[in-house]
Amino acid sequence: MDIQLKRGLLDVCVLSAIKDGDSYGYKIIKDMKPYIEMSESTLYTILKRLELAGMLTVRTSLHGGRLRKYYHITKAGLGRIEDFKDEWGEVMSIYRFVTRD
Amino acid sequence: MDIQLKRGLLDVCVLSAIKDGDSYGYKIIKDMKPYIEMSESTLYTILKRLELAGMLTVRTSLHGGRLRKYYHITKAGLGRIEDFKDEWGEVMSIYRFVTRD
DNA sequence: CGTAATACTTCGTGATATGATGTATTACGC
DNA sequence: GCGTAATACATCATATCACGAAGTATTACG
Repeated sequence: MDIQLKRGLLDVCVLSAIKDGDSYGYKIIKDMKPYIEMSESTLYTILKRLELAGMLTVRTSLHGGRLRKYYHITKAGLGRIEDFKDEWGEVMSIYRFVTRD
Repeated sequence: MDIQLKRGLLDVCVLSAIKDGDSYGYKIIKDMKPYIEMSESTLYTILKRLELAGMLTVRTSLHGGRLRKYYHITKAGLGRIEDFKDEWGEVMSIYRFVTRD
């Protein structure tokens, strides 16, 4: 899909992917694949950004000899999803403007 | 509204603002204001980009001593709006993923 | 033992929205 | 007639961001 359209969705998608339970990078990509695709470099950039913004916390743990970073959503992260919901009316109004006859 | 969310909408908004008749910069901003706001520098950047992409053509005319550039949508521009429509199903699917309970 | 899958990192690049600033003319209130 | 707002367009520097490329390591599997 259009890259510019993705920009507004990626952050909340990632937050949404961890909202029902902690997850890690590789799994997040797989879980989101049916809805939206993103490269690893993109995901890890976003995770870092969301962490800096206080929307998630990180916990590193060893899993079968491999390092794994588990991401946990914060109140601010959940709030970000709510803000997104609240803004959707505006988006739909724009959609109707663009696709009017 | 969120700046990243805007990014995917601005181009098609501008195209949509001229699809029912040629218009010019200042008027486009006013027409779009109820739906989405943008600065002049943003609009003129977008108009230039859309012209380069062949989605609109420009005609300069003098109007009351002031220069005006009228923008006219092309077939490619109309096609861009159609593509946007076609992509919307995907966007809604992402929206449902993000806002699921 | 080689190849794929898992897992995370870093870097450079290109796209792009925006504020600041500038230039000019017209319209309007006082 | 004079100042201020509105009209109209242009340019530049800046910050944000998605992505491909390339790298490092380990596990799983045929």
